[in-house]
Amino acid sequence: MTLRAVKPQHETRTRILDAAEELFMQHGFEGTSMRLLTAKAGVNLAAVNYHFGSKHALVEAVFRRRLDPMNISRIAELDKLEAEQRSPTPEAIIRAFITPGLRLVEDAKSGGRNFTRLLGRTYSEPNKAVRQLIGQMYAPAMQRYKAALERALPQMPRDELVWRMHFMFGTIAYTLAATDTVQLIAGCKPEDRYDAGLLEERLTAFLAAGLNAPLKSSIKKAA
Amino acid sequence: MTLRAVKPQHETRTRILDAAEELFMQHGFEGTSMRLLTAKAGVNLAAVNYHFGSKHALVEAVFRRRLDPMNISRIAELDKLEAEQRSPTPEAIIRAFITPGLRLVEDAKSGGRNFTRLLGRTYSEPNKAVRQLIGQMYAPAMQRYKAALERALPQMPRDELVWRMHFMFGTIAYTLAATDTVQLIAGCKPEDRYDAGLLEERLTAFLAAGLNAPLKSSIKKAA
DNA sequence: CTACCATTCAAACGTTCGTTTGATTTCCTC
DNA sequence: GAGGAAATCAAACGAACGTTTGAATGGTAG
Repeated sequence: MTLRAVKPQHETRTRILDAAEELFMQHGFEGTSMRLLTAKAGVNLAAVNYHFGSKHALVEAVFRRRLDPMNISRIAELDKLEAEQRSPTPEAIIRAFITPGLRLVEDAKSGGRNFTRLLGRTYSEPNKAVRQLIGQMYAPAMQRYKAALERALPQMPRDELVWRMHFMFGTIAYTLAATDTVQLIAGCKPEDRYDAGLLEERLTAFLAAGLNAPLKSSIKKAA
Repeated sequence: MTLRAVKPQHETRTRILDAAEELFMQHGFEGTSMRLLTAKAGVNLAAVNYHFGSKHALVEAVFRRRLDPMNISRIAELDKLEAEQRSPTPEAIIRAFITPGLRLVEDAKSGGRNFTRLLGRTYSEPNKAVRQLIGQMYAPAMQRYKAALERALPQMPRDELVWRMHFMFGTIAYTLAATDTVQLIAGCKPEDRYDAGLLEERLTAFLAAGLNAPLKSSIKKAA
């Protein structure tokens, strides 16, 4: 075998995935046509169906490429944390959950930033099949973190914890997804200072305080 | 003029708006066709273009019908609060913001529940025109609440407050929108106990704690 | 060189989309 | 009851959609 320029084994696949990530983020799934997508990727119109089978299968592949490693990281972070100390604090658990997500934001050159915004938007995706798909990918990490938080907050009623985790995921999802609202409130351009480290501190502080909020008597009564 | 059965002045308009509210929530804007929509509303295919002009104008009308009164209520609640006491607490301000939103959730018979879920999903709507539309409708209330929170939390750096408000809106939006995630975490069916009063307590406690979270030194330094 | 498999390509497939048309019906006014 | 605007209707419009096809192209192994 002679030396030759290194051609990635599936360059066309990668180009399609990258273009899909960006266009899905900008225009949504239904709003992105195969013609626009393949044109942006610089591949033939038929390439998507050849390499992925269908548009829906492409959507799945876009998520799987980023989400599977991220959720594996989340579980690994929690494993590490629980190996280091018997009773990690809620704040440490939150940080373990957030870090792999924000790592994508920092990873700008690989287009991870596009994906985090796409992901945040997909938590409230209208298409039920897409939502179920995401749910399946998240389920294992979700259960692990729920169990960890139950151990860290033994005094909290289960109902209340479920809701507070719900609030927590909402905050994270929205933070990753929305840029417009911050501009709306502040007139600032959040892109200028999208420092993942600083954002992690801000998010962790906010969420840890929320998770540890004092229980109101009316909530205790209902629990 | 003789007595006759009371026929609403714009029954067709209302039927279209109600059907659109539900179908947009279920399938998104692009995923809802005019044929499906008009069939559900029991009106002719051409009725939407006759009464509203276009599909996009219908989307705008769907939001305006609920959003304008809600944001007026939000400003009114804040006016009332500030009239009652010179320095309302952050918690009271949050409650004033949340209440008009949750009132829609309770207002089940008028389809408000559909709308809250639609609204939550639209915060991260891919279509830029829709997002700008929502932003314009929200802007006045947003500015009022930002000013109120700045007065209530004078010691907080502006940057930090902007982000915490951002987190807050994310939590609210996601709470109204998502039902799947709670099921995913808990295996519970949140619909069974969607008590707006209880939810208001839970949300307020969580958000007030988050807004009042202690400032980390790293954040102070960056501010 | 030849045969072969994977990939790319231009073209067309049938379907569905949002919108428009022009006739018809409904309902109120005079 | 006649006139006329408002509303509804069936039908069709051109455009864009996701997907399929069958031929052309590329590189690799025998």
